[in-house]
Amino acid sequence: MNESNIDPKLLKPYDPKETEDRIYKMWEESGFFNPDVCIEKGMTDKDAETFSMVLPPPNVTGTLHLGHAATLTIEDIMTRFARMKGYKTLWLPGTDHAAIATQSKVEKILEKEEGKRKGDLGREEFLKRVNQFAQESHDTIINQSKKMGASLDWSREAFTLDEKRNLAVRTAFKKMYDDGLIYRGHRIVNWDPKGQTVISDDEIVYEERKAKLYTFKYSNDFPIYISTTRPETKVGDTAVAVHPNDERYKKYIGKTYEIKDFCGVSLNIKIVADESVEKEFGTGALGVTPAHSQIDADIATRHKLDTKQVINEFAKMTVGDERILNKKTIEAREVIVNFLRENNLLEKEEEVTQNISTAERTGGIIEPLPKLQWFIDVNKPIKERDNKSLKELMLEAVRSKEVNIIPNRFEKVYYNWIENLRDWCISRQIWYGHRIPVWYKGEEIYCGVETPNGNGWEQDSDTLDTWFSSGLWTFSTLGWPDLNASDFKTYHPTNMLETGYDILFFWIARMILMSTYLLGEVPFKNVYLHGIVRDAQGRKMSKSLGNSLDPLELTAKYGADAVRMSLIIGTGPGNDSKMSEDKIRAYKNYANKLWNITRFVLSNTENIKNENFNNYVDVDKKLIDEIDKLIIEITKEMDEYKFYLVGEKIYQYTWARFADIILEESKNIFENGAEKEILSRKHFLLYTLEKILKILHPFMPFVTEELWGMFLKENKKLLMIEKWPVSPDTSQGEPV
RNA sequence: GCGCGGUUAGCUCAGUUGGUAGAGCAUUCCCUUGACGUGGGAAGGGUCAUAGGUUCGAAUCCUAUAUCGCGCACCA
Repeated sequence: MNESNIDPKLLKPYDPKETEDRIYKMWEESGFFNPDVCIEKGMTDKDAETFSMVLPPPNVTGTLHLGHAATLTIEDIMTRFARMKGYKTLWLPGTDHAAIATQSKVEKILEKEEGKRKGDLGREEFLKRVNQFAQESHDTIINQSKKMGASLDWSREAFTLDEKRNLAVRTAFKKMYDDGLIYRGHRIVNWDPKGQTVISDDEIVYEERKAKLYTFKYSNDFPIYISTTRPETKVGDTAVAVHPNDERYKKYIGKTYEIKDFCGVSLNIKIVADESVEKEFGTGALGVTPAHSQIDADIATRHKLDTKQVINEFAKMTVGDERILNKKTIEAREVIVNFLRENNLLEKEEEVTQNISTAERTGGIIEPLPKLQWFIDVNKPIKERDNKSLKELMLEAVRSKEVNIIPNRFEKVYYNWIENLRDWCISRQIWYGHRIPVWYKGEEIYCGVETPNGNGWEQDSDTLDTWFSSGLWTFSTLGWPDLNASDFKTYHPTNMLETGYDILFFWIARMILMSTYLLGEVPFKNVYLHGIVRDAQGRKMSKSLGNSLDPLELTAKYGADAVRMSLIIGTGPGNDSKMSEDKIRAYKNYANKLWNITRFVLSNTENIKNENFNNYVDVDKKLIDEIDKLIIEITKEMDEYKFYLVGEKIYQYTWARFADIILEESKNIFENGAEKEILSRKHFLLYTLEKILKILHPFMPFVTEELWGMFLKENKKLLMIEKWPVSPDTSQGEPV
């Protein structure tokens, strides 16, 4: 067989290592990741429909993991598909400063490598270090994203903490402040003693632990037993609450008891009746600690009780004598339990399991404390938005189907979250982040986009929750607050937001909040949620378990195309998936199979020009009909985001049908067939291989682009901007 | 407590509007001057968690149960 015109590379097995970086560079240099270039060079019609999507910005806390790789793959498939359909296609990259996560990471490194704390450096010097770390992480992340083949428009790259995004943040804050949606309030907040900052309700992670439930009374002449798992907080009690209908305690309601010595602290306990108390729980009586429990604070407000703070920001006691003063809460607990035992006040102790609140990023045990913080009011009616509250705006966006969530079972989860939503605490006592745009001078307070004029103004030292800036992401990246920015006008609302279901509340909900409030429109029309990538045993991948697979290692070993396929196939939206190297290996073999299929087809069709050919014999007509039908089916499934099905189907077709059956038959035809049959078959092979490469391109962009380059020498266009194939009898797209 | 998801071949999972089950890996046997051994051909292996129901027909729809996992709430 004469293979003289075949690219010599084809004679060896497919080598992703030699191929991928070269191909990516070619794509980048073509400029076609940027929709403006596609229009300029006539590849995309300037009036074409748009497809826009932002990449969920990875945290600049280190390196990418397989979850990121899955995100990049799914979104790249969407993007490449849209681009091939001729849409004005923008996939916009960026990174997230991830305030607490990044700061605590740098703090750890500083401690480990230099034995220093951030206070030793001071705010300015510490921030320098964080920025340096963030820059390094950023570079790693960008490099990794390119290795995955992501066709992101790097010319539009953004950072959640850069100048433009800071302007967006200040603008948004100022408007919310003026509308009375942002307020400063003294409330019980979630204090993280480890991270030394307040966190929002959503940043709490509950951990189930064994605890002791102690039943006791404050003193021998106190009439009621109460139960608690935290005896040390009881020095801050100012009341005991009972249910108003509880016959056992009715006679005590309204009375006040003075306890002179409760482990060195004097208490003044009023008995109050409150509907929120459950008669069946414990003794049916609840010791009220207004400073260290949200629920108790609510009861205290209803009954105008005193609030007495007894624990500080370091989780140490601030009252009592040497037995407990300045002791850690856990130590003080022992002391007080002993005190109860010694004074015969302890009736019983029982083992219970309880959920304890920990901080998502630092793991610190949350200490509820009363503090002055900034909040976003989610219930206040907004004039400009038909007197709807933020909660209502968020609900409406999804209820009305303006935002379509895939899979739609997450709508219920979303509604449930909103129903339980309380005001969002947005201030953080950390240094890395957007500084709150509020200044103080004596009693005066100023909130503005720009620094106030005049001397003596001091800016609030707190920074904003990282999700505040992330919430603006779909439009802060497109030029907002400049409403005339052409990107903003062209690409917002975005078409798709693809991310893991684990940040539905953190991010999706906050984007809907910000966008519906600030712009009066939804941030995106579709949300596609993917699951968590787990290891072969189904465990979450984590550094501590040492079971995380490094995407870079995997792509180096098997090729990015193989990694991409293995992340897509067998994974429906919203479902967790399991990853194993076996699976990746299978798709590495597939890339090579495709390589050899192309070699066979090209070496058998050397003098054939793939022009319009109409002399197909009946057998081949049927085969063409088959592949055309498959393409129609596949296109429909692509439009429905069923990539896992398409990937599997095209895999099955190329291997089990095209290679195993059709190519084998072709050998016979080429040897024994009539000239007409041979000619027909040769054209069919070219016709079909071309379609296969196109359909497979969003999934396996590298190997398909490489083969495309060898496929038709006279064809100078890159596969990435070829038109998606549709069968000749449909009206859309380019007839073949 | 409220809600959601899973349960299909040894393992990991597909199965689109209901039409008597599929893939990858693993296992067994055969094939080597073949486009490809990163391959080809063949085989074994499933009462689709259980019990009812709807239907001519159910892995698929409905009800209940079991079991595993997840989210939210509670957590004195």
